[in-house]
Amino acid sequence: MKEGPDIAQIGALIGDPARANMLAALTGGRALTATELAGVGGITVQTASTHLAKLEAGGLLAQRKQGRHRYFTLADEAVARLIENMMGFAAGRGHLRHRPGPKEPALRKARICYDHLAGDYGVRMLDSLIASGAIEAVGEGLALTEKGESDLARIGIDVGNLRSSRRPLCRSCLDWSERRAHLAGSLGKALLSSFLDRGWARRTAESRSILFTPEGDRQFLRLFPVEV
Amino acid sequence: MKEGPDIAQIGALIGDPARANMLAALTGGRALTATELAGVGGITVQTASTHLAKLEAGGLLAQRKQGRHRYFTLADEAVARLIENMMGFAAGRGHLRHRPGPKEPALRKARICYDHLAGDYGVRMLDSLIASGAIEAVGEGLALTEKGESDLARIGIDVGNLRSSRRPLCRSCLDWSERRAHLAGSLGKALLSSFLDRGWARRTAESRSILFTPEGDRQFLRLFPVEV
DNA sequence: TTCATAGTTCGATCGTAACCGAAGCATCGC
DNA sequence: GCGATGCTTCGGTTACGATCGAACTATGAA
Repeated sequence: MKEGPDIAQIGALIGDPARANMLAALTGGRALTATELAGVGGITVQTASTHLAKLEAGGLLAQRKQGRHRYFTLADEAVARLIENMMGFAAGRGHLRHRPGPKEPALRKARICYDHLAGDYGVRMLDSLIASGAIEAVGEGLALTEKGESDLARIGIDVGNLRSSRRPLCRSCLDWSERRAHLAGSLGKALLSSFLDRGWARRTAESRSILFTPEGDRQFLRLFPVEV
Repeated sequence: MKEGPDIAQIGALIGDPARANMLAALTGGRALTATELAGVGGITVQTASTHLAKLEAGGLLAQRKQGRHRYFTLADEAVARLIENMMGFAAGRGHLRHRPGPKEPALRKARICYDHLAGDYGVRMLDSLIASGAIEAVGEGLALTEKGESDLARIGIDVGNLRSSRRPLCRSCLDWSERRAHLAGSLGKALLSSFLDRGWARRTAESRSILFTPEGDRQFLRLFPVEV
């Protein structure tokens, strides 16, 4: 069979544990240097360098030189979606590197998924937005309602502005820890940014987890209540 | 990094060309025997057997014994979605096994994607359903309208019946040849089934392509007109 | 029973790719 | 200029896994 696109190539790229770890780390959205990526991959820099070259040649990564550093990021959002997709799939099959348990509680509570909020808090936020009628779930997709637009304006998010980008406003992204959807898309990004800007939460140094301050926690839970 | 699901495992499973070919062939929805799969993979049966065992252990494949044959299928729809996802992604990056051109015209015109119609005709059908107001595209998702439900009843598709299944009614699936969405989900399956039942089209023996009869072609194009 | 077909298991070969040490560039700070 | 840091390239080793021939098991047909 010589029909269709070549899945094996990208499968093989993702199929190496070191490379998979690097890609997963980059799903954190932050650009990382070759040395840092070597760390997360558990390999030496030389080896990491060849891996990174392969990933770049395969179109999964982009790099930006800055001084004597080389910052690597995922090539675009499609790559991030693919990785998260595969994570969701793998989690569903029980392909976990460690037994499930409450292993990385912080990561399960709130983490960054490329550029938006994931984990328990991410799922909660979307649930709450749907319950309040701000977002409508239609089939697999999500749509912002009129009410949602004005609700968001009240907390300082200008939806009209976001619409101008080519990127979809609302997108649903399957959460691998919660096995339910959370909010991605430019709106998901804007919401997370606003939390960070307000000082409600901050990103941690080397991990994908997001730490809420006590005050931020209160505000977040107030803003996105759950049904009882 | 020891966090999160193990993406590398399934990446590696898909990353071997022989296995990728087998999986792609099984995306055709039809159960295939080990010998047939050896053929599409371009390997001997012994080798195929070990590959199939690995894929099954990895949860990607299911097998059913029937007499002295062993029929392999994708484990479930999630696997099919993952494969099609990756195909769409790979096509977008130009990871084609052959140069794009009009290589497999029949396959690009109409083919089966697990259990629904894909290719030019698949995309056209969804476009037409949206244009006529039978289906609404909301964000990334698709929703059947009241009008759609009665339109479909008129051509003999009982939507109420489909709803009873746990599977989503409408799902959008990215078409790797057209780079646009076509209709998946139980409705997509029902529509394709009805075309086949009516004798408008038939599946081909060893390929994923779907051949429309001249009469079926006429009927299909009449039923799903395109905007001019 | 015997033969034929479908598939798996075993054993051995072979290629490829991951890996690291060492050397080579490039950029920064001094 | 110098040395230090970040990264890549080169060379050689090693290990894993894809592959196939041959032997083995299972189902069916005669």
